[in-house]
Amino acid sequence: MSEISVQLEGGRSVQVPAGATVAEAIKAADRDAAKQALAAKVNGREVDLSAKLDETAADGEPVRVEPVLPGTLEGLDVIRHSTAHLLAAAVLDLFPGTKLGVGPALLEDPRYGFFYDIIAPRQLTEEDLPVIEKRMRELAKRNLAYRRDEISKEDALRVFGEREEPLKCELIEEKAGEVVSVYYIDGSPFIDFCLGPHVPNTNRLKAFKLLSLSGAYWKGDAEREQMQRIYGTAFATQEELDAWVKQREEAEKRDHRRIGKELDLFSIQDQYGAGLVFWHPKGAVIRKAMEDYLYEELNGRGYTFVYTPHIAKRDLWVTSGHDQSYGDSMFSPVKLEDVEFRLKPMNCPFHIGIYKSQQRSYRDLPQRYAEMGTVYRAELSGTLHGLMRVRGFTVDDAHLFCTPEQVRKEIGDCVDFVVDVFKTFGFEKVKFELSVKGDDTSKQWLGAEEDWAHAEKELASALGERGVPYERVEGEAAFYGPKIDFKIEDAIGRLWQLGTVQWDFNLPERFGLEYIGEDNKAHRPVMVHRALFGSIERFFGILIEQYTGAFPMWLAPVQVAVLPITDRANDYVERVAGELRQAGLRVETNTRGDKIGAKIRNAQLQKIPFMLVCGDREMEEGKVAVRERSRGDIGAMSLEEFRELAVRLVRARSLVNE
RNA sequence: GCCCGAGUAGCUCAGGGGUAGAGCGCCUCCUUGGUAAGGAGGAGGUCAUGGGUUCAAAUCCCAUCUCGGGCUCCA
Repeated sequence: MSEISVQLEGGRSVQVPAGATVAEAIKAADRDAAKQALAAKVNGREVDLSAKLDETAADGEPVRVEPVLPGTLEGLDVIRHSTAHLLAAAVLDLFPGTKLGVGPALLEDPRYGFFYDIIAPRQLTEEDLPVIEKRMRELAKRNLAYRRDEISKEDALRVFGEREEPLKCELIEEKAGEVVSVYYIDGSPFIDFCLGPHVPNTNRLKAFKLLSLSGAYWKGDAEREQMQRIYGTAFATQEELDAWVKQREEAEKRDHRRIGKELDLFSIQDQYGAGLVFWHPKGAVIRKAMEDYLYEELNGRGYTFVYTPHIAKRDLWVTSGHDQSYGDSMFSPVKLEDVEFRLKPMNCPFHIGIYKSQQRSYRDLPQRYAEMGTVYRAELSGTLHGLMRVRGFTVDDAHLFCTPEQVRKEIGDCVDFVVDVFKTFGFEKVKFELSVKGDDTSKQWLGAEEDWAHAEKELASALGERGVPYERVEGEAAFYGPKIDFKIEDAIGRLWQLGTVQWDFNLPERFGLEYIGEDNKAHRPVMVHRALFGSIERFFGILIEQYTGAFPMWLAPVQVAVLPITDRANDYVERVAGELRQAGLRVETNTRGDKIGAKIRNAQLQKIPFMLVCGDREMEEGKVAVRERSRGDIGAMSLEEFRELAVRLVRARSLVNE
């Protein structure tokens, strides 16, 4: 029998007999790695440890073998994918007749490790999860082998047909070549259409946990079967799993809905309508600070401000195309004297109205209209989520009307603007996406093919010129043009879209926008939609989680709490507070009968940046004893000294209180 | 909208076919205390809404609304 020479990645080379398995080859070269290996890469291709080497041997060249180890991303992928199979095996065991959908590993979404979509004979409830998890542990302990087989497509269809797995058959029909890779777990009814690789045995799966149960449509299509999705996660070790669980519990404490209530920032009240936000005084003051900041920036960047109505005749929305392309997301029309009106889901047509109100010369361009424009969208009830997805929200909107020559610079300026704004708030992990038209016909894309291509190129170069890394996403564009989106993660890892820069070659066309050029002829302007926060509500939600409610000075609803130690200091405290308010600071006093410890605790829980403790000593010396919320007691200083510090922090929009 | 779960005091939650419970908060009084909870007393609830079963429903059943986790959709 001939021999194969094997080069272990980063290790020694060995000779193994042809037909030896990958596991045997690794064992011959490195016993330690053999014990740890979950799968392997042979000449760069991921395979099972049980794969035979001659299958992959190249002529003469040594075969490169690299074990896939726990602690690597590939290893985690194998573990999670294998655990998803174990989940399916346990479900089939407990609920015979269950139909299987898909069960991938998830590595990018920090919330979950894997899921499996199933249709069980009865609806599963969350009480079933511990039972399923227990069965998974039993199967894991029995050390069952994952076995891979290659069969013909015909046989595969027959096998899955006999097992009454219609969804799997559908997948095979669509995705399989002539040879189909299938996996079994020995001693279990489980069989799957899958490329692998998997761990060799179920006892390699030591640390997993089922997390939640939810609905999912087959292939994400609401017209197709409603399935149940079981989410879980898995790690190489129990310690990693425990750490993950703990971290998730911590993250949940940052939930903006919880903090919003604790700090009395906002509410959403069922009796007045789901998805409609009430900004309480302490939330409103933060919003005001955010808006003031924006207005300052907008002014500096050559924007002008406008105000427009919240509702308009339906005809306007027909002209803009919203009625046809976006009508499902709009509130139904309301009628007045036989004329139909619709609430605005976007501000653009109104800004166009201002543009169109007079003849424009090329000398007037670009026109940059900015508005905190409140819009209303008919979001499905199940999608609503705190401040992140609501039915009424305010967009820090702007529309730029410019000549084709100007658009490139305008878009570049928008990108710069966005980057600056995110920096001010201290965001570091911003994801940029270039969303372009897709092939699917479900969206009613408006505009000519070459316009789309041209616009995409301009947007891409605006990002490219600034060295901003971005991802190109097909099919995510608005119906009227491609766009750049800015996304940020919330506390528990959900990604939310904030700002956007959108190229629109559709609306200028539909509304017949014009400007008179140097040549004294009418030309069509280019229109750019752009928002930085996106929705002020959503941005606020993200901010709450970003700061865990501990807002920097310039945003904090109460910036300073002045606390008397005894009643004797009450007058002094009021005088101190008054002086600080004169300097423009937001100040609260607490003259109730509590001891100083309780007053401090109170202010601390409210996450007030500075506490000024005032007793006999401070009164005598005209000082305040300063306590900063994260550093604690930082000693006494004169009132003037503190006032200057506080004012400086606010003016600088400092993210830290130093 | 769809699947699963949940709705009890202002908040967080326990309870459960037959006087409605706790902690925090709130109010009153006592206490004037130097850097994360001083003490006592008190007020406060058609147990989400509407039907049904039952001698009796906050509790069991159905529907509706809302919330939570997802799916779809999206800022």
